[in-house]
Amino acid sequence: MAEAIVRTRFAPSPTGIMHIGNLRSALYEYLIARVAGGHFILRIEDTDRERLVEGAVEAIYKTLRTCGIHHDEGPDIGGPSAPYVQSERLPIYRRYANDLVKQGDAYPCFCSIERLASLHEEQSGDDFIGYDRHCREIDPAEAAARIEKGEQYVIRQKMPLLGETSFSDAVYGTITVDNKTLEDQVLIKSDGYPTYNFANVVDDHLMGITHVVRGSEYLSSTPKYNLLYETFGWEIPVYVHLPLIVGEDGRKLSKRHGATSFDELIEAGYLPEAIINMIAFLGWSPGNTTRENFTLEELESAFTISGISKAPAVFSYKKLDWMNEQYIKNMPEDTWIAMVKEKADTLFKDQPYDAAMLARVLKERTTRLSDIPDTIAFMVETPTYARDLFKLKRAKLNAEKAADILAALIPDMEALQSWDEASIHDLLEQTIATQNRKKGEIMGAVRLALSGRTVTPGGAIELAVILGRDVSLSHMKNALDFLNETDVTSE
RNA sequence: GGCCCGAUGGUCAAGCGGUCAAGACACCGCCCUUUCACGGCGGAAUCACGGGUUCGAUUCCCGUUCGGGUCACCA
Repeated sequence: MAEAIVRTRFAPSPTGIMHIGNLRSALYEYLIARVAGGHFILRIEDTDRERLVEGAVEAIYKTLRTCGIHHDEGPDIGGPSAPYVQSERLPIYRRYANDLVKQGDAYPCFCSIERLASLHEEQSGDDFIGYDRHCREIDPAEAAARIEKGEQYVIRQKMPLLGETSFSDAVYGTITVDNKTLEDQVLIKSDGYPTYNFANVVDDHLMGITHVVRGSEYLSSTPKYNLLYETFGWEIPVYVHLPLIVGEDGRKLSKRHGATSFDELIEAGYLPEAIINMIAFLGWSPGNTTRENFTLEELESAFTISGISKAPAVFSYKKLDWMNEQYIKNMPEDTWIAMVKEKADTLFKDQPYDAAMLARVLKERTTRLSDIPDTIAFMVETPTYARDLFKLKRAKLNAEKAADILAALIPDMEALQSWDEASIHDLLEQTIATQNRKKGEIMGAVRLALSGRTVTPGGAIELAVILGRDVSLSHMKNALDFLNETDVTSE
């Protein structure tokens, strides 16, 4: 028999933000399908009506789209297993639940929330075995009558009391548990909606999901799902449980660790490509190479289930920084210039500037997009100076020399035919030769005059080009005035 | 607490009975250099512990410890 085509699904609940862990699940699910030439399905699990968040589904679409994780079937594009929204599939779950009740593998439970709550209190920690199966042996006829009368009820799965259940996971291997540790979990809630525990199994089967990929927090409830597959007589999928993503302190990644959602990461100035690359390597490695920079497209052929590790992975923002820098450095010129302009335009306003040169100097020095405004803020300010600013030890520059250099240089620069990199470069090199100066002296004096800063993105020539002739000359004159006005002899 | 899972430098990790235990991030030096970066070179740093199995264990088995997950009419 030929291998069935691989089908995976991303099944988020629309409860708000796209957490990094969710995104990684989506990514792995997508990759496992793509690598095998299979299909990736998007399914919305909105069975918890109290946690629904307005606009959450749109946010999910948007995130997947900007990451390049495209689904083959889903609520927005349809497909052979439609509908792909669980709230639109209620009759289906009901039918299967009823089947289970009929075969004696599930039963209606009339216990009140209050009773269940007191149950939990009594079983103070020690040997809590969950629901006490109070309604398990109610006579079916009686149960039917009570339902008929309109009594509230849920449907619970009847777990085997003896024996053990084991299943095989592609990452964690064979896992076996005693059936007596399994609770008679709720399949259908009293509001008629299915629980995740039931809906995921029914849908995964009906939608032909071959690889169930999800976080390892589902590992301990998987035996119960497995039992469901068995009682239905359905083929058991390949389980692929993913190690957790944790914060620096080893605990489940949460708010206090920093940005934890895709949106927050974007907001913080990271590129979608870098984020994807980063999370791809959180809990997975290619094994046969030491390469770490993979685009989504490359991952689509390189990804392997066997490369997934079992141990939880700490999310490192430092590594993300580095990853982001890599993507910025490798970005096509035009794309990068556009991104820089987006940040710079609002800052420069009417002041002209050379965006191409600005982008060039920023390319090797930008970690996060959001850092750009701060690093270039000085470019739209009129520099203020201090004599000490012009003291450069290595270049043997001091305020006095700087004054001489600027005084000699300004007329030449004013006379410059064309204000471009090559011309300015040539002029400065000439000056170095003519005045018999060190390169660092000339370059330093100019750079300091132009910026008023000891640290600048780009050197003298780049700054001059970015700022343009008028602003550059104006700053240099200001600097010269300052140097002349302050007391030289006191030095 | 019961059950389940995990454990290689600070972090991500390769390894899958015999290695001087890869690589990357971060860190520390040095070099390059018109500043800062970038880049290059080098450095420090790891098999949690105790028993087995074996000629030989990071690797296989069992404990211990530590960490995590899970015990809902949430997913």
